[in-house]
Amino acid sequence: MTAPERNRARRVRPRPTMDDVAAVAGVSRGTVSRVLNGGHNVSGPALDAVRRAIRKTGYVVNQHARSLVTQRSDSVAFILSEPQDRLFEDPNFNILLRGCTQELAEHDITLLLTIAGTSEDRKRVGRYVTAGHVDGALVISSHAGSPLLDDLEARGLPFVACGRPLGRDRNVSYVAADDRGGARQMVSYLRSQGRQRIATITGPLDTSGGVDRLAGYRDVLGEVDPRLVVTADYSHDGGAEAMARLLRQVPDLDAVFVASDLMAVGAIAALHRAGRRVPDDVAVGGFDDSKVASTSVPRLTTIRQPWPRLSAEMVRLLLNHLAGDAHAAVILPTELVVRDSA
Amino acid sequence: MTAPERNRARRVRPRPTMDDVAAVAGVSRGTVSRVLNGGHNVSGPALDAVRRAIRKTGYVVNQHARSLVTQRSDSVAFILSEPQDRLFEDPNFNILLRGCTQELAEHDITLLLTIAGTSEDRKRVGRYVTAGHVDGALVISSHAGSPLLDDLEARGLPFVACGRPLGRDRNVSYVAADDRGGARQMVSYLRSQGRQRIATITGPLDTSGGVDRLAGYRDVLGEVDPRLVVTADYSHDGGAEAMARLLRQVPDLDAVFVASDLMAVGAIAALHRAGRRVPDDVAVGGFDDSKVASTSVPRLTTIRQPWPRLSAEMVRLLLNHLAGDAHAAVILPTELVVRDSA
DNA sequence: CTGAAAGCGCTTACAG
DNA sequence: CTGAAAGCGCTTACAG
Repeated sequence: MTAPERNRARRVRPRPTMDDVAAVAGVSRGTVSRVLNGGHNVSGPALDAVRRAIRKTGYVVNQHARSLVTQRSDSVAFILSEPQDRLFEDPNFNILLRGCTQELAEHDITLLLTIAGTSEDRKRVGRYVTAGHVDGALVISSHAGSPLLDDLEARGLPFVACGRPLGRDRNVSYVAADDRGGARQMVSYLRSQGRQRIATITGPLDTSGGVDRLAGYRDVLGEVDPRLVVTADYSHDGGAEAMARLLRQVPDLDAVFVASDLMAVGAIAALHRAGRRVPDDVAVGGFDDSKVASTSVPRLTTIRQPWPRLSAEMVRLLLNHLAGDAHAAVILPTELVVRDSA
Repeated sequence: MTAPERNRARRVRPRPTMDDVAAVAGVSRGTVSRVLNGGHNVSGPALDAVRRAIRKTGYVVNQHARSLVTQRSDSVAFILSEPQDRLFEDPNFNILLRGCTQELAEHDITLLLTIAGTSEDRKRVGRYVTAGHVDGALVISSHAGSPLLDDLEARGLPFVACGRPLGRDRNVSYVAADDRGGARQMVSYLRSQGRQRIATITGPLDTSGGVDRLAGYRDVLGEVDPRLVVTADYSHDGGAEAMARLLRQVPDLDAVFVASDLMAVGAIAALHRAGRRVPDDVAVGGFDDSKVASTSVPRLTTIRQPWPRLSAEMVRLLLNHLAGDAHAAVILPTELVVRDSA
């Protein structure tokens, strides 16, 4: 099927090209191109004529042709290398995504969201991003040992990770909140409130949020009774189950530092079911300051992650990367937000 | 900055081209291309040599160059023309997105998720999809009068909408569940259970889910006391507020048909706060059969939307469209799922 | 300020 | 089965 035939088949009117615009404007193709790319070195009358011709013909640049010569696509992939459910359960991704989109739009760069939950997805996405579709990538992948990062590195595609990529933080650009410092803030606060027996529900230990927040907990409390430490999966139900286990293992606990707000809400539900009052009997401290933190009952005392700054820094780092800069890491400070749960 | 300079700046090793592969394999560029595109009309030895050369050089096709000649991009946009929050609150999008991705992957087509919540976003996305980046679009936009659909139509970009596009269902392809029939099923069921005073919480009346489900309610009950009908915004809190209003307006209601599960859960919360038992005092029927329907307390009696079939049909319609077929609409049947809330 | 021309990396009739 | 060649729609030195 030839291109004209296909156009007919699809009932697509043939798109005007730069030559069409040039003909209408009575100038050469080069002049049209110059107008399109900033209008430098173009006389006033020529500029007007070309602009009019563009409007008249309804011309839109063919991005493929442009990219072929510029070797750029002016778009960036936002790769979510997590099971898809996670995306929809976690409001933090939402904020991050929105921030990155806006930040990039200001540089006229389009953000493409690609979801790579399964390993098959990851292969497909790996092929896609290295086929020249995008200039770089923002990668959200908290789990260690993701082969996707290897792929991107092997292909030489510039990218920035969100969160410290475990085991490769020396040769990969990333932006992260100060997980360890934030955990220290929270646990110190709990202790300053007179809590004696402080447990913790950690995130998965193959994520930086899991290990770093646990490290902060230990910075304050030292080596604790191992029954005080339980690991969960960042989900609401996971937090509830972990809390139930803690109550069995350490019935006399009077505080718990939970490594995410979503898990903290689950933990509170489990405490209620067990007849414990929050914060009277057990103080609960979360992490993230996500939306649920202020709508839950009681409202969560938590550690605020600097979401707007995180996305802004990710984009800044990526743009620098595209311009040739070397790897860099940015750690942003967190903030203690005291509400009702502790 | 020239391409080689840029490569140096970005520390990107120059990508091998088809000519590199051809040289290594000792064949012409045309033969390499034939291997890449199915391997027809290529001798066994040539096939082997080319495949080896591809592996050795690490060649990946330059999609821009290919698209320039084929006039196809082999990718499709999934446009979410809703406020972004909605996406993350509504698990149905999740299922739809996953279904479409998988369905398209089987045809070697990449799905790009683009979010167009604000009108500025919509302009940007409109430009993007009509610049040749994608061959077509799947559009999720429940609200009437979205200028995005106009844009796509004006540009002649093939697309399929999810849900009946109000006011333009004659000239736009779409796939929808039988909203009206489903609502009839639920309301008939409530009545068959002996309920006398059945209220409804509708979705926004500029969405097909809003008007069609209300129409189904009226099909069964006829013209009702207007105080029995309240409109909300598909959100949890919106459902709770609407329920509170219904209780004020019609204290003696004994059932309510809610146009989405998320709102139904909010309505149940409001009923609890008002001291009404579900379903003893008030029966609650939802719509969607989304995830919350089976985890809420009590579990929701609801209308199941055929999510997997919805995505499959959307993709099928779009592929047909790309092949030149005319507009088409597909309405899929729903199913009553009886649980505990009614 | 402007145009003619080369070239980006592919696919695809065409001739053999 | 294979190669040489045209052409997809742009950008960008280059010469004027």
